[in-house]
Amino acid sequence: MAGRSGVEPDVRARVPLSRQRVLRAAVDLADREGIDALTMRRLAQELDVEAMSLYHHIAGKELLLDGIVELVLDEMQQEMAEVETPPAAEDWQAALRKRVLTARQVMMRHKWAPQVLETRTVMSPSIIAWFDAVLGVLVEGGFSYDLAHHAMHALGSRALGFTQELFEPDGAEVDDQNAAMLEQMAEHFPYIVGMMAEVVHDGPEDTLGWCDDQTEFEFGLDVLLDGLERRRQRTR
Amino acid sequence: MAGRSGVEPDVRARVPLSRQRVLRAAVDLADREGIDALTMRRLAQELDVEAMSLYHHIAGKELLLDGIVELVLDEMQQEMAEVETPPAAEDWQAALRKRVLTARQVMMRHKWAPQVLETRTVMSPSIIAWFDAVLGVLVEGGFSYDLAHHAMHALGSRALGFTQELFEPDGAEVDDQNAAMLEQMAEHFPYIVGMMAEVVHDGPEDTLGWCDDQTEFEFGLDVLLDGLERRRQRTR
DNA sequence: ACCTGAACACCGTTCAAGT
DNA sequence: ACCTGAACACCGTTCAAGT
Repeated sequence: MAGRSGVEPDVRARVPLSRQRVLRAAVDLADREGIDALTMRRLAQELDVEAMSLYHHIAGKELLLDGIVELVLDEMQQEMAEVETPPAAEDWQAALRKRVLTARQVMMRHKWAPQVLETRTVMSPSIIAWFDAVLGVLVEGGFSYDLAHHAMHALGSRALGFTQELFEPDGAEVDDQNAAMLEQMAEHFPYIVGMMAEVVHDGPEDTLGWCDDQTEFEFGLDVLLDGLERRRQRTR
Repeated sequence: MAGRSGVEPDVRARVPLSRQRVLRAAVDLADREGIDALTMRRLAQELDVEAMSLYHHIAGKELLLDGIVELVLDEMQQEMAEVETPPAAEDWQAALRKRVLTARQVMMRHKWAPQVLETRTVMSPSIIAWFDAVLGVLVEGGFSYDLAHHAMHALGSRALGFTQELFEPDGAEVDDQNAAMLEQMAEHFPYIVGMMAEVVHDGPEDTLGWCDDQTEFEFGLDVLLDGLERRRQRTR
């Protein structure tokens, strides 16, 4: 009894380090405190270990980033395995839509992932596997390899469930203070001001985050899917 | 004569620092040696000055990055001013296509710009101006503000002339060495291997960079533009 | 085989001091 | 007003030493 509670911190410290344990801790840390908090030193601290110990399991920071991206992609694949999807040969648009929106769900749990993914230079097996699956949907859905190739490029990062969120709402509230500024803006930016005036007011609390990311993501995805379907039919 | 050549380094050093001069030097440095080379210390060195002197003209690293992005956007606007474009009311697709491809041309001169742009949190006047112009094309082209708003989201980073280049070719040559590996891959990634086999062989030297970025960018752009036009007509 | 401490060569930034 | 040198609190990583 005395021993039980007294040594608990030591017990935790005793769990041997491993590549898997380091990577899981890194993902957790990035999820909780953002990607900037993920430094070798901080991560070591999280694992009750010295920074240099990490290098026995992961060769460096870049390899660490490769590793956590791989973990996220594996999570996406696992999610796909647990979910009902229509066969691609029957309805490729529905199949791909489901796959992409599943990817997006996972990305939402790891907001840092897109940013890190962009900086990767090598293609891990996990990312190849994901692209292969997307490509599979297209090909089984009746795309030639040539058109499917173009389609992959057109989808771009959307195939992985994200796009550049340019001007993040980020608390861009349209309150009285910058309502005055807005009026000043109208002269130089008539269209943006016009749009804000017309689009914003559907529900008072929607004013803050007047762009619903999920809706907009799906809109863009559907424009692409529809456009690709038209091109597929044209080449038959 | 003796004075002329002897003091030239001093003359250069004498040019007073200014926000503009610092920003131009920063863009030059990033263009030449990549964004990682752009550190406060390195930039100061480039200007024959101590790192701390920069802080009298630019308040910090983040402000520096804001500044160089602004310079790139101004370059885009200037390029647009010098170029012939069809009036949006006549052919909005051609007008927007021209604008986006002009943006892309500028981005190609500053490869680091997309990466830096993504990390900006505040919206500078320059970026607002660009978005306002894009929005203007849509509205003058017959879009309702509501549909134009969705369209902006669908375009995403493409409105600024770039997209995530996922798996950069990066010298991914299909030589004999990884041709063997490819065969091994076929089992796990049948579609990608199938696509490579079928799409790659249009010209021997195209094998290296078998994705023509410009062509693919325009393909994706056109799928979006066509899809958006269809939705515009549907809501008339 | 695994972990550590000290050290190295970098960062961005603060602050007091120079002109 | 503008520039500087020293210093601070961080990085990632190397290396020799411990167990």
